[in-house]
Amino acid sequence: MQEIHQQINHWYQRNARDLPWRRPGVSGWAVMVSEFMLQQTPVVRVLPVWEQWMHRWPRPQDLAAEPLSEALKAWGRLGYPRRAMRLHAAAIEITTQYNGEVPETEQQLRALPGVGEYTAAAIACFAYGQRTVVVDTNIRRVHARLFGGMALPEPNPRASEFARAKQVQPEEHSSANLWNISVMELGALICTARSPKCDACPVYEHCAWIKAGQPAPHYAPKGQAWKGTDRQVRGAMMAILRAHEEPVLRETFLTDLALQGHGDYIALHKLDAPLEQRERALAGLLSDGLALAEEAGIRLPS
DNA sequence: GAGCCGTGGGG
DNA sequence: TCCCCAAGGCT
Repeated sequence: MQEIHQQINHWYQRNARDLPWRRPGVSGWAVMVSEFMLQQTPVVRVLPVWEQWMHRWPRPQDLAAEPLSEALKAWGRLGYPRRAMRLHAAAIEITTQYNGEVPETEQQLRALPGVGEYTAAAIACFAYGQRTVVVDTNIRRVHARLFGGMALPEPNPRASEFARAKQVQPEEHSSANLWNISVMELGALICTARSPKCDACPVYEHCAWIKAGQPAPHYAPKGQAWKGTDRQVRGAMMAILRAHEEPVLRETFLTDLALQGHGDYIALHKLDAPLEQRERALAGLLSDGLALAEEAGIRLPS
């Protein structure tokens, strides 16, 4: 196991990407912002938004002083705008409860909105050098192959994966700390979900999946419906709202939505009917989707 | 615990 | 073209 530790950690030191949130001296806030943006969004799309975000709001209190609408608009097209809402709310908590300093313990981090098991462990490790057990989708996949002999991990994380992740960590503190980011990077660059670059893998000789003859995945991906769903229309709604500095008039909103090809949806759900006449399902859609804008002060006139 | 929450690029 | 996938979190 020590040989695997050394090979992967050494590989990282020679092949890691030069990402701005990894540079020496970056703040806990800088790391935290990157972790929020990287939740289900690829690095290349996060990079420019992160740069602008950190330039505009270099400290939690800078973001906390702004209305939510500014955070949502600055979030742009990263997707899952709820993350921007949670980051804004977290910035307020950090400002009021922690005097503007991103907390360092996993327990404190875990209590912040938008911070789950992974993000708490990642911030504590990457920003504060703590020895934590980081388990993300990359690490899960590397472990599943290297130690489990499987093509892919289970669709949903299991408790046994956290136990194994802790088990396979190096003993020594700094090595364990480096191990987290090294395995993650290996999964992102070499041990990828599709077409892994096994010929460039530093631990090819140790890989249980290779030894097993690279068996195929034992399950088929589910896939999420998109076309024709409320979710698709909600995305269109947010795009319209982001594009306006001021609250959007109902007529403008409906016209823009129709121009984006959702005229049938407007008719089907009576979006152009008075608020009181809307069906309960529509009210649910609006409260779910437009809550983002409502709370931000960019709203439809009632 | 399964399903939902946006968006765009690569295979 | 279509569909999988991306440093998850929340209910």
